[in-house]
Amino acid sequence: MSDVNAPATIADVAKKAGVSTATVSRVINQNAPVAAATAARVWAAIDALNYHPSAAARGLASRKTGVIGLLADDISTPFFVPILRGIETAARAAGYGLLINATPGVVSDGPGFRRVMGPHNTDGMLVFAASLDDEDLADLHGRGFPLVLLHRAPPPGLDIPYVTFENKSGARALVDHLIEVHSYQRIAFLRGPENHEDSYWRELGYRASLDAHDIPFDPALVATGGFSQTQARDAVRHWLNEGVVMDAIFAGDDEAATGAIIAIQEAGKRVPEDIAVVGFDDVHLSHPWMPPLTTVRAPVEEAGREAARQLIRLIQTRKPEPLIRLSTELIIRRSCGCPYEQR
Amino acid sequence: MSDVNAPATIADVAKKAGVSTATVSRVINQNAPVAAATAARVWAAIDALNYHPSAAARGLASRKTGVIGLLADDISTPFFVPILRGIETAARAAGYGLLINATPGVVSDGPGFRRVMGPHNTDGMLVFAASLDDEDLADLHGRGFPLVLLHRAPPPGLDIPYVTFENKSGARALVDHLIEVHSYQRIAFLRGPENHEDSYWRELGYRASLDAHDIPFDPALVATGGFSQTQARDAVRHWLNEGVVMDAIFAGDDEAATGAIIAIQEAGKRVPEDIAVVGFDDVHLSHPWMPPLTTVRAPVEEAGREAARQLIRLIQTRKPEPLIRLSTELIIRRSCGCPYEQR
DNA sequence: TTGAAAGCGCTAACAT
DNA sequence: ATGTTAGCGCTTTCAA
Repeated sequence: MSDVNAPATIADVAKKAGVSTATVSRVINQNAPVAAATAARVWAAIDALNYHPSAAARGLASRKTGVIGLLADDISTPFFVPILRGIETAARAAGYGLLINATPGVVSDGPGFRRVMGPHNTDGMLVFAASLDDEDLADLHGRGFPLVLLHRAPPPGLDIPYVTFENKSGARALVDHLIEVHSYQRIAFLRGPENHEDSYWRELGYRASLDAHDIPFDPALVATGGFSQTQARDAVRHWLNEGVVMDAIFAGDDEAATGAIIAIQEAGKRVPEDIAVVGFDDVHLSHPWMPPLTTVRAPVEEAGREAARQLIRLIQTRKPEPLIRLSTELIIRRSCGCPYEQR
Repeated sequence: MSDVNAPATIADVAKKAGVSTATVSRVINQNAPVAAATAARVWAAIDALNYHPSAAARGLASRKTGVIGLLADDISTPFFVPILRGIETAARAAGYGLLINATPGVVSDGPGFRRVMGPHNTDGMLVFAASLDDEDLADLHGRGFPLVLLHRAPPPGLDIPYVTFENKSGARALVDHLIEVHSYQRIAFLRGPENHEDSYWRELGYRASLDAHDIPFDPALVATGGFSQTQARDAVRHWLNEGVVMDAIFAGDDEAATGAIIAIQEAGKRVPEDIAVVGFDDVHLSHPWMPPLTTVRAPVEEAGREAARQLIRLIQTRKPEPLIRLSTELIIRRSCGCPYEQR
């Protein structure tokens, strides 16, 4: 008698049910016809032995891991959390495991040969923003490894599917509101990080709105906020010190909006009475010292869900949608100057 | 010539380096003496072929997955996010992958035999709060599967290691402050979920403080807030409707505190002027309509880190620490009635 | 210090 | 509808 404590194997189940291991495999995977009576005996044996197939053995034999990977740089930002939840939900619904890694880059550790995540332990990967550089991306994609990008466009020439928001129309609606409802004329813009997909399209929306209302574009009213509270704060401080005059600031995202508000308040001015501030994403940033933020709601959780679904479809069918663009919605609160009832 | 696109295997590396696969394995795992010159040739071959060992094959042969699992019920609460970050950091630092699953329960899916996570695909699991019932916990632990509990004590009789906070002394300090600094006498308490470890000890701290100050314990001033905004809101509404008089509410946790504040404000009263409210955890909940919250800081990220470390130690040595209790710190802001400067 | 070879537990041809 | 069997790519004795 062998090790009593070792977990049951498929051979144990086969023996107990009086069938071959192949039949047990068929029952489990439901990928070939099995007589109902046989299947019932197999299930009974599985139950009796409390059998759970070894993921390693399955993976080795089938060349599939049943796991998708998620690469991100910071897993705990207000923006990322709902995405993660969306991804987890979709992965679980499809029966996939989710392996997460917050290292920037599919990084070598030690001797430089062991990727923390990649084709050797996942069936495909979700890559968030800049967590993987173009070279690695190209390498992996070139080998036919399924990849879906989130919050980032693929490098030129690579047709890697990605999920994004309707940034341009969202920004356009937001700036339209500032101009049409509040009659602001001097509207500043804090752009996001360089080469950032979202950032690029939001700026286009901003400029389109200006154009449509015959307000000339003024380069002095554009600076880099980097989707970062501190960077945005510094940029606005600088404007204020320089005596730049403005009615409103479109901060690029909600994080940057909080930074802008801090700088304005430091200068002894009020939001929105002296300068209005609006954000983008609606990630529910709020602080006692800031007015409820007018922003654009991006369906962040849905983005995570869609990305995971796309990846799984890509893994299973090798036929991705080229691009998923999720719609956005204007959320009017008080920081633009509108009245707003709390809660 | 075989499939050119298939990833390199250990045999390819062995051939290229002119050694046996056993030697390559030794080089990779550094678990047996290998001549320096041989090792160098092997590394060169690994590099040249861009070789990455198959996780499945390794797992099958070594009976180790190199992965730890995390079971939680909701991954996106303000309380959970820092924990997740701590876990991820520690896992990565130790070279382990992190598989996450937010299903309540190591749940059967479909035919009832396939655990989403367990001994078949992880080396051990972190179990958060009530994400796994006592029976499954006992079963897994009984089979010798490494488990560490977070934010929950083990069922009676099972010596499963767990990580927790100094809840009692934290609550004691908080209530002491309410009594000694603000001279409140009628201090209500919203306890957490039934049978919840943290909840139990926080109540003990509350009662200890009352005792120490010769304030009689009044059962009418205790209700269940369930660590939930809505539950706490309803409980406080009920008190207020009944005309229960109180100086302050210790809400059990920060979520419940926000619910308490909502109910108080709805009743046309002010926090802290009419009724003070304090929380626990310091998860940075804040809203424009609530004063900065006086609370107790629990080192949440550290808890995640420690739990993951413990689990890995348990996996590797089979010798866990029985219990990790992390210290807490009183955070005075404005909701208790103290003056507080913002930002 | 190195090599040969026997598994690890499963899947997937191929038979029947 | 079911069984036989050859791998999948590693690790790990056991020999040399």
